[in-house]
Amino acid sequence: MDRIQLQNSFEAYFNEWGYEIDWQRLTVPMDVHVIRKGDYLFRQGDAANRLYFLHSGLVRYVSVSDEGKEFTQTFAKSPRIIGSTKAMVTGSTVLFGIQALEDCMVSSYPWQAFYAQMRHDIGFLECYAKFLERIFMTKEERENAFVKHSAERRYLDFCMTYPELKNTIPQQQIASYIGITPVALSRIRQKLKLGHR
Amino acid sequence: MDRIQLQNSFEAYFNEWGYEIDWQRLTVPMDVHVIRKGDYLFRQGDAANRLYFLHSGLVRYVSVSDEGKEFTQTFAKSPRIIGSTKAMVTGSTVLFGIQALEDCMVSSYPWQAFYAQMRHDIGFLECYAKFLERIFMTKEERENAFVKHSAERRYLDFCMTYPELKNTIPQQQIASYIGITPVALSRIRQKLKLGHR
DNA sequence: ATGACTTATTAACCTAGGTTAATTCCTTCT
DNA sequence: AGAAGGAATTAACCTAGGTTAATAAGTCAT
Repeated sequence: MDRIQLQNSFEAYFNEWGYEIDWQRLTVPMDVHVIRKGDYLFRQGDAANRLYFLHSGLVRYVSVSDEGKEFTQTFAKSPRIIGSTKAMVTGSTVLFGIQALEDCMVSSYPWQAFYAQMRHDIGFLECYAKFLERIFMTKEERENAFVKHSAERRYLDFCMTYPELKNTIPQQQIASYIGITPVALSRIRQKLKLGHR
Repeated sequence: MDRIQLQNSFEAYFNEWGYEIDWQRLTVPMDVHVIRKGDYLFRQGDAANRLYFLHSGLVRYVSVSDEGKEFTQTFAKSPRIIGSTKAMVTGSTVLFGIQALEDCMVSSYPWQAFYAQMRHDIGFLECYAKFLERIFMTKEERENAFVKHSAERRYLDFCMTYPELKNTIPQQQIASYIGITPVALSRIRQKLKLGHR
């Protein structure tokens, strides 16, 4: 894929949401990133105030606690906008890294400049709001899950939500997504297996 | 406060964010709600697809689990937009109730009609996006806290974030906000008290 | 195939927080 | 002031999940 194609597929993604967007406004130069499986698009603590678009591949958002434990916040599959809303909006450094779980093709724009141009376009703003609504609802569900559901239930929910990931990514990553240790996940799987006899 | 004043203070809240908003577009009729301490603006399961504005008072968002346990998602102090983004956006019923912790004055608009008129105004869309960014970041922080921090740490964080609530609301509500039982919170407070000798 | 490394399982033990219930403390109402 | 209902504390016990460590099972490079 060359740069023009990337640009087009980025624009097409937005346009699919059914709003008219005037892409002529956009003159900010696009960057292209190719990331190999296992590598990072950016790491926790970086100043990643860019808007990233994942053209192909699969990533996870991973943040490390003070005690050095990994925690997976999100799995994101192409095509999708990725990045840190907080870092973009506040200019702070980013609180998680983005790691490729498959080889990935990503393009990006510096958010400040991108937004400065696109904020004058109604269609774009509506899309952006839709995007924010969506990621907000996802977080809200997750908050709910952590407080109301057991680890077993969260695992079952994960299997429903990401059936294709269940067998393709390492279990430690699933465990870190549902907020438990790999050991605990193994126990839960064992228990479920026995239950199904 | 009469209806005109409520309308004005709602508009002023948005305008404070520094965007120009054309309120002439808005012809949807506003409702006014007076809620006594302890009463609910709406309850879990209602079709609360309205945009609410809290003019005065303090509320909490409370959702009840399948096992009948209460869980406080958010404390919100006036002046502020309140309501369920999910119910507004998707038309689904609402997954939490809003309870007044003090006597409250609230106004509201039906979201569909409100948005249909205001979506043509760039200033409004920018404000709406800012609002969504903000509530998203709040949820993200909370997700982080639940996975990475102990209940004790979450309690201390609560005390930092809401110093004024710490002594004015019942401890059970604090406990339900940080995701533990009142008994566990009491234990933690006891432990902290001893530590400070 | 062999060794080297990573991932998953299992077991033994530990701890934070849940559960139940009794006790004390506060409000509020009359 | 006294009664009554809720709020907080404390204690005893229980359980989900963490921790450590040993074993087994994959994965990969040579």
